[in-house]
Amino acid sequence: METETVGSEARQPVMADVAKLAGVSHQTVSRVLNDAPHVRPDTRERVLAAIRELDYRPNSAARALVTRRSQTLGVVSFESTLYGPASMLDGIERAARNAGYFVSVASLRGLDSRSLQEAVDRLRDQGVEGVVVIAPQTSAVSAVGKVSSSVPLVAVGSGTRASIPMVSVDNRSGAEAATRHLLDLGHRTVHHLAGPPGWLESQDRREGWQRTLRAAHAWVQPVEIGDWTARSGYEAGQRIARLPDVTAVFCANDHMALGLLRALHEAGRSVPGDISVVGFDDIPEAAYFIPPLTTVRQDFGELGRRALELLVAELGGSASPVTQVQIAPELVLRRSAAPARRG
Amino acid sequence: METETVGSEARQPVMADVAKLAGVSHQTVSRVLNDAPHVRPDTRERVLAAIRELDYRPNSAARALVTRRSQTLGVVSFESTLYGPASMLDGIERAARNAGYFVSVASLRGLDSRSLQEAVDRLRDQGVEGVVVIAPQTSAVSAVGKVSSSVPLVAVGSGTRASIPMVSVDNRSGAEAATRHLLDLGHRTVHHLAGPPGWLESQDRREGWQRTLRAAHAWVQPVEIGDWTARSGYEAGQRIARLPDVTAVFCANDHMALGLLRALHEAGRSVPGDISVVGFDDIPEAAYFIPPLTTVRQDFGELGRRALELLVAELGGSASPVTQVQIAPELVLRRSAAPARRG
DNA sequence: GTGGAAATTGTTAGCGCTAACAATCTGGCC
DNA sequence: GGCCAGATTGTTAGCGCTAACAATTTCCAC
Repeated sequence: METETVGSEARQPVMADVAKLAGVSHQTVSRVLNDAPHVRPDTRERVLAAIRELDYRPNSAARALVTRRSQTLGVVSFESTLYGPASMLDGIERAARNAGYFVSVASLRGLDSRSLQEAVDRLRDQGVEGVVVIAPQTSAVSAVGKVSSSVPLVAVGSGTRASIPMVSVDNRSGAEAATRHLLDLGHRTVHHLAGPPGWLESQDRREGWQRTLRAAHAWVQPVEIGDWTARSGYEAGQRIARLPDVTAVFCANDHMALGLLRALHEAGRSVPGDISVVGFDDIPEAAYFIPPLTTVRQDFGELGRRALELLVAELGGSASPVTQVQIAPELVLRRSAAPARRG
Repeated sequence: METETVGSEARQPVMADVAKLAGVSHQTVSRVLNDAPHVRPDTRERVLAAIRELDYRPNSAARALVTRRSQTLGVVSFESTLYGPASMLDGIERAARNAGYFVSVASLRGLDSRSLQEAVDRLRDQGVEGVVVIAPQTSAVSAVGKVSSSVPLVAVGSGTRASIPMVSVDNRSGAEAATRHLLDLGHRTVHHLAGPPGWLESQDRREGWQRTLRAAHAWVQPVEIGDWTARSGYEAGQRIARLPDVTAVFCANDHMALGLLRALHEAGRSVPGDISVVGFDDIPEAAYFIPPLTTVRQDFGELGRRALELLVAELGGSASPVTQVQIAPELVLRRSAAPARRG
């Protein structure tokens, strides 16, 4: 046991300790650790045994100092308590580990570009080799473009049209699928409960909805606007319930749809009997709303994974200057959307 | 601008570059950076100017190497896409930043103690100074006790009775409040939809429920068991709906309550008319369930914050060997629980 | 057996920073 | 003016590791 811990208190063993115990030079220890060639099997064994005996662990700071690589990636996130961002973070972390990286997080204080710069700087100060920004707001995205990037940046979950590599769900086609589904069910037109202005998701989903209505020569109703929360969905729902001829609503996310469902319920409008509702996201609870919510599924974990792959590829040098990855979402049919009643 | 970047490509400036530009020694630069005393104001100004001009940023690896402090804390999380864990992580990150630390995350692969050890080791390898474990499972907690801890560990969100410092919600008293509320409303007894075995939360909430019933001399019904998901709540709800004399159910979390509500709805049992329901957690959506859910609120962000404070205190040397912090949850009254009908 | 290439190991020099100590400068006092 | 304490600055030595090169050994073909 206490081979080395002689007089005073035990100090963390360093490479030299391992070398001495194994009877080799510290460089040989380093070779074993880094799987360098030209180490005789029995030497390797001896070194490994010494490592085990001392419970030696390499000092990452020393290694980072000399290799100039921290093996760490940064993630900037905002509203990371929401299901989407949390899932992306999770996906990123798993992918990073598989790629041999650690991940460090920095949450945004606010949505201005100063906060973003601050968060990115924090991560840079820590020595991260690259950064993934989970920031779906247009403001954030434009800020990302401005950020001083001595390290590669990748954005995830936002819409398109950024100046940096980005992985996102194809919000437009998702919204189109939702809207078309409702039209196909015989609804004359579809109302829209949009997300807050300034978010790419809001814009893209709204555009997809609008485009589909236009293509079908359906009437484009004025949109209601929420802020992604169930509360705002509820309030919008109260307004919508007062409109006489609404038969179908496409909500920009599931949380707002939840609030909407309750407002309609309270107003005595049955779903899907009187009004069909479709959401967006497919959060795990959506299948247990009353009624179960037809919605557009996006795989947040996959998004995170893909973003990380993109970043790692960029670090590896195989960098196309700007890469946009779009992931197609999928319409999930449940019971909240049904054929329109025969007028 | 390019004071130094002569021939080839620009290299990250180091302390010596700043020193040369400011006409001082690198040590003086270091003093300015670390707010050491005995630096003449004008010297400081000159150094600061040089730093700005070169956009110099200290190399954290070099600093960590010599100070033996990485300024980084680790967080181990499991199921970090759930609202609770995600909120705790968020709270931890914010508190860490305020305390001057970076945070690095490692998610658990599985729930066995090997995974936990693996995650903690990963963080240690990265040089973290301390670790917060978000792991509410008993298995994880017992594993935490076994983990080789060359760095301080703190657990958060779990129940009590661990061998390491821990911050948690007082699940028992929360469950007691919920159960007593239902009894006070005139229900003869309260059924319980418990969380999965092996989680401290499950056990503690169940105990709180049981104890309250006993104290009130109410009949203790056999529990239903779920796995925290809405799906399991739905399934349990179908079973409960078939029991003739159920008038009140206390669910171990809100997601299961959501599933339960739907099952009851489909079975034609009105809530709270026929059956009162109380949840646990107060997720943001709970207020928009049908009907709005009476539940026990726990402040996850606060939990994370407190855990981090505990860890930082320990790092600062003010360590009581084992510290248990309990945070009292709060009963939030909404419409899903109502007075029992007069028999 | 012997030369030489390949395999194996060791030695030396930093990476960029802070701690410890040495050197110099400043001001106030007699 | 000279002297000393304190303020201010500089010099030196690593932190623990890897890269580059040097030294030594091994293994074969001849």
